[in-house]
Amino acid sequence: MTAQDIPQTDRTDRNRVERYDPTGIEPRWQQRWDELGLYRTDLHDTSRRKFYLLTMYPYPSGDIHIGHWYIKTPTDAIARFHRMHGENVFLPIGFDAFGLPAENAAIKKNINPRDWTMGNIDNMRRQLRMMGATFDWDAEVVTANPDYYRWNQWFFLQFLKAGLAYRATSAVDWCPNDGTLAREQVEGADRHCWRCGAKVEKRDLAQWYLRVTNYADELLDFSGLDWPEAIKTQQTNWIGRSEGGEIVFETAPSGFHPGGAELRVFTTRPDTLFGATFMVLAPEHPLVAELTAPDRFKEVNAYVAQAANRTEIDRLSTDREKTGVALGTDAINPINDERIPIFVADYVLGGYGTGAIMAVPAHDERDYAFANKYGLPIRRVVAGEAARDEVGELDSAYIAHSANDRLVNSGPYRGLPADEGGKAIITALEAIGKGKPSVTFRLRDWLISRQRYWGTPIPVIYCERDGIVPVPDEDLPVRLPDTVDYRGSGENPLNRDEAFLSVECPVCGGPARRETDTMDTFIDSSWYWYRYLSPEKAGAPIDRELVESWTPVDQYTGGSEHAVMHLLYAREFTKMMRDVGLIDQDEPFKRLFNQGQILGLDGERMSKSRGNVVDPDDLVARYGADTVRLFLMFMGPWDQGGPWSPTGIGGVHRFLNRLWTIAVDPHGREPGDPESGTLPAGVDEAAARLQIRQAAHRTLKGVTADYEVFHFNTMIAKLMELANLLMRFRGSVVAGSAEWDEAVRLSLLMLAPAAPHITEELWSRRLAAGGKEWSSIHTETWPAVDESTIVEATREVPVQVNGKLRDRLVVPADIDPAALEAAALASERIRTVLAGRAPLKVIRAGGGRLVNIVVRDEG
RNA sequence: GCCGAAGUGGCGGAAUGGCAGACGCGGCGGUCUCAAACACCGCUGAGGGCAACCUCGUAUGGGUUCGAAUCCCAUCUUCGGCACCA
Repeated sequence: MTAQDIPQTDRTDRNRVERYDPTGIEPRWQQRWDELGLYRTDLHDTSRRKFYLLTMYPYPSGDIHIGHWYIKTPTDAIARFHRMHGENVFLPIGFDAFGLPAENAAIKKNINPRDWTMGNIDNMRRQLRMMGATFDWDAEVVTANPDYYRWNQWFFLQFLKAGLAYRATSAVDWCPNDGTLAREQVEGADRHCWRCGAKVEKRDLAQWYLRVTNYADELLDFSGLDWPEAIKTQQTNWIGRSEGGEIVFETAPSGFHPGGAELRVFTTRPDTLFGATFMVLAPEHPLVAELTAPDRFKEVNAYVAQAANRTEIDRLSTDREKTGVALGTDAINPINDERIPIFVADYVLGGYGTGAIMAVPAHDERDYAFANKYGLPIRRVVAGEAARDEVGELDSAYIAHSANDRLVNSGPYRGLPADEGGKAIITALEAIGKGKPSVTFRLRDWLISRQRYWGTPIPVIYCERDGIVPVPDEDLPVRLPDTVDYRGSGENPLNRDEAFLSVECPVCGGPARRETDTMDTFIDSSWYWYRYLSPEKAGAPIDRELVESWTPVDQYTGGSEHAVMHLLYAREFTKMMRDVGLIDQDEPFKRLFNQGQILGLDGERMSKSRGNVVDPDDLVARYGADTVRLFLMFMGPWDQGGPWSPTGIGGVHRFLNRLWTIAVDPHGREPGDPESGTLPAGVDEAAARLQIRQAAHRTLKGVTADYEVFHFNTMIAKLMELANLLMRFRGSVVAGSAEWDEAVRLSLLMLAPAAPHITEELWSRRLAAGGKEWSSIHTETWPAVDESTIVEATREVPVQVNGKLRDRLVVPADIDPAALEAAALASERIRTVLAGRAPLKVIRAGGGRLVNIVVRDEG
């Protein structure tokens, strides 16, 4: 058929056909899905394979912004894809409803934090529904509700009983807004609060901790977890396991002290023990006062006091000058009985290792700097091959460690390889009770007390007679009082709420006071995915049977900013729940995916204060939710994120328009295209039909693979290619053929997870046109690839000479190697390039996918 | 400083040992329209040539290979994490 054959009257008036109007379609289908309860998961259905898909629940700050869409809509596509594979998918949603912003708003606007939070949640529910996402709202969890937070309290009491929760007084990190902070929640060299950015101070306070360091070794084991390497590395570094030895030094007797006090040090380099020329205690070390000579008391006290205040002032830089003060007491090196002076210096940290070090200035940069400043001896004790015999005692340089170093200046250990020598030294010390192999971690116990109102009250009572008394289980929950009196200050209003504070001691019945600190809100997010499975369970935190059948979570999606906070706490909490007998699993999330972050137009993190937040409502109003969803998936790889730029959204919208046109108006002509309605030159009807069928199935194969690995951008690109091909054939003899129809059907099914509304609309029209009863496209089964159609009769083979592309041959698909080689050498173009040179070698790569002819290069 | 990720057209990106730049944006040209919008069609890495084509080209320098954006070594840059951890 040619252009002349088509009567001009057939030319379509574009306005005759109904156009794609997402604003009309989308709310209608959302309502329909809701009414049908399409996404309510029957948790007790064991006939199908379960798939627990979890996405990080949002903090109800008030608005869903484009960043939320970037996490949630591809997650929804994953859920729909799995449903189409017959799995019983559970995709719950909830709100991380406790936290400081609610209190700030309350103080500023004089509204109750609960009212503020619940109002925001209402708005966010509405916005989340606009995505057309398949959340199971029946399972919703709101952590600020007493039926949730009472279980935080109950867990705490279980942990207390098991010795996993404890109270201790020490110097803690304290944020003027958030109250005390866990170690992970202090960020940067300037030590600011993770949430509000305020500078963190040190305070001596009695606080509640969870003993997560019990799990340090276990947390390093990621076997069986499909997590991004970057997160595993970050957690591993955070946990910071160091292997070495503990060595006991004793103090030498002096005029004011009998000596014999034990000073334990941790070192990763026991091989350098002979190079220890002094010793350093942290300012917080308990023996500082005892070991200070009377004539040095004043100076040492001043230094310790100044160190305590220093934290917020100038701990800014790692290259800050080292300072310290001598105590006036010596320690005795257990390996050679040498006397070395003891210093106090703030470059040694109280909370790490034993809070004391042996200083080896020749082999440690910090010790070297300190020794240099105070004129202390420097003795080199390990050396490489060349330097070994020339090493003097007082070599003044710091020498980095290298693999084949050997010990020098080390008495009987001289000549041993460093690693071996270190082990030998520890063994020798162990024999005399002065040392042992030892492992130290950087990880600290989790400080969970916060001096805030809007959180879970810690269920403890302080009685003058009975001390710390846990609230009895039957008195849970300890409710937050609803009326809050801030008096314009940021101070915890619970501190002056007599009705809350004053309580009878559960033991003696006498007057007692309640704990007014509340829990870190990261407690809330440490078990919410278990609660999703048991939302109505009143008598227990979790439905154990459902938890065992549905968890661990199959796939977790969310940002990587919580690498060493939420994602680490969740693992720790799971292990604690296991150890008090609540669950029977070691890890919460089998597979983790971190999507990238969408930045503002200015390349900065989106935030209200920067004024660079992109509001999806406007985009949805203009293009529809499907376009916004697709555009976010099409922008680039999901794990990459990047600055927001709306310039490409029109292209995605045009694609949906084309799909609409192909589906509702296959026979229409494009008046703007003179070739419209004709087949391309050299393509007959049979070839066109075959081409369509092959393209559809090849696309299906690629799209299926892309969904499986979350490559949504290339998935959409492939569907665009297919749509472009169909568009080329629109109005021609093959439009509306069986092959065309199959290609449209497959396109809709393939796109259904990503763009659920337009595909549902077009699907329902197909069913109606075929006189069939309506059923949702989202209950369809994912189509199967017909491999036989993908096999082509001929294929194109690139031919290279010396690795440079010189020709492309079209050959029968099943051509044998010899014939392919002959065909390549026979090519006119190749013969010209060869110019008579004989091939040295002919390489047929990838089963004949490519031919490379190797010849001697001329010149 | 240490740890991790990444550098490809004007832009977002594709290709992870075999045809670099799929798909999309932007740009240029065109069709449709009274016109505009919408839509559709074609071209679009750089340089050379009337052309068929040729040369160069994936941060930089080297290497491995018949063949490298892809693997190895070194360097530079950007982004993320850590912050004196003995």
